[in-house]
Amino acid sequence: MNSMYPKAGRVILHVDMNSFYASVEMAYDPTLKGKPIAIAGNPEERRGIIVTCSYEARRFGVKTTMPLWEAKKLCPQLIILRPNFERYRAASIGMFEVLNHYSDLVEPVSIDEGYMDITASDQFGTPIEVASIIQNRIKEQLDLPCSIGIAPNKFLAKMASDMKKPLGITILRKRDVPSKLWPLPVKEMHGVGQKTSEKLESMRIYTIGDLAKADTFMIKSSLGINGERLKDRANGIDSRPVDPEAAEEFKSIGNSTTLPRDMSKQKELFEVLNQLAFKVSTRLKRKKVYATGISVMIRYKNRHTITRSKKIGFAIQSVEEIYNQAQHLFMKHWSGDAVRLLGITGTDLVEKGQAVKQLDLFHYEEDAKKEPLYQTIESLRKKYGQSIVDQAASLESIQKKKANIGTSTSFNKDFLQRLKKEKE
DNA sequence: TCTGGGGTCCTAGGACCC
DNA sequence: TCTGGGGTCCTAGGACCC
Repeated sequence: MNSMYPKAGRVILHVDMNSFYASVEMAYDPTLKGKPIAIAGNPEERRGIIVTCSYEARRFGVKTTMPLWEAKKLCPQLIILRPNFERYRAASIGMFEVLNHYSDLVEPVSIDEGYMDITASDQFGTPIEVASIIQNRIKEQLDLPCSIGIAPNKFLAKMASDMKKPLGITILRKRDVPSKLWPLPVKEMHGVGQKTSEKLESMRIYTIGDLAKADTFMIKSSLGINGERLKDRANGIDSRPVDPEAAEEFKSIGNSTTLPRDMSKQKELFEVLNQLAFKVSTRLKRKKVYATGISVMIRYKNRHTITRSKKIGFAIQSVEEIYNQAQHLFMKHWSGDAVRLLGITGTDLVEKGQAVKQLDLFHYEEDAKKEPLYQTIESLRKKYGQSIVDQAASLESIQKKKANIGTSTSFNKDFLQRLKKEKE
């Protein structure tokens, strides 16, 4: 590639594993190959659903999210397996190792799919050659099938990888958009679900092409900013970069469970909350993060679901802390009706270093409350509200200001103004 | 005896501040 | 004694995806 002539556009791959969990099970036990198999959560419980199934099972009409009993009715010989997440994680790591060999710009989207920017990977061949090498290596080394989309941006690459399954490679150039993309039903667009497609259909927009040509004002007034984005995508426009760090930080960590039976006894529900708190706490610890917010989900017998959340103001991680916060929220909002599902999510996660600062800042230990800094912050909070405390939310900055001013409790308005200015 | 569990992002309204 | 507009934070919930 002559550097005098920069490339006109990017080359993006979307690599999508085909019926991933089922394929991993088949790679693990080849006697399953060619048979209708399905992975189901809690197969022995009546509320199990199909998580993934093999192409052989799909021929019987078995589909993802279908209740287990329905799948069995459609396909009595269906082989049902429990999920083995360690296997799937191992296979996923193997797959991303292959991808990382061909570009530094690999963005994992989920356990079984990722984007790659291979604009600068031409030493490995043309884009289609690179895709083909990757597909073959994943097949040979891991015995797993994948489909790959090649396009100038993420959206088109994603749509392309969906077009040929299993083991497909599809190129979707900008100039192919009218012939290959526009005829598809608008519901097939990534980002358009049930509700959005209903709204679009009420505006007589049925295909991706209809959306591409629709009136921007009409779309925007009905769907907001998301509508504009969707219209752009329908026209093949998407400038999002491939960001290798995008998936690295979790924004929340939660666990939920559909109870084996509906429950309305407080004691039993507390027991479930405690188990959930344990799971969330374990995962927070494993990721070395703390939650500064907590959210509780309650689904009642009639499936009506509420989530209630709050900011805590300090960072928590232990089972006891999570449980206490969750139990408090639960009791504040539980109607007393029979409960079908309970969930706890830790939100607004912070890293260990940050968390320590927060602990210091908000004085998690009781005796620290006597310290001048704490009293300073409390008086700020009382006088000026939480937001001013947030704006000064770094121990160093507060201490620096303290040193400058020389006294701990007499923050005045000028100081607050300066704090705000520096923040900007 | 219908419909799981893990997430992300966006919106909208109220509180509060300037 | 009447009134605005911008901005942020917080909470609840909706929509979507795998």
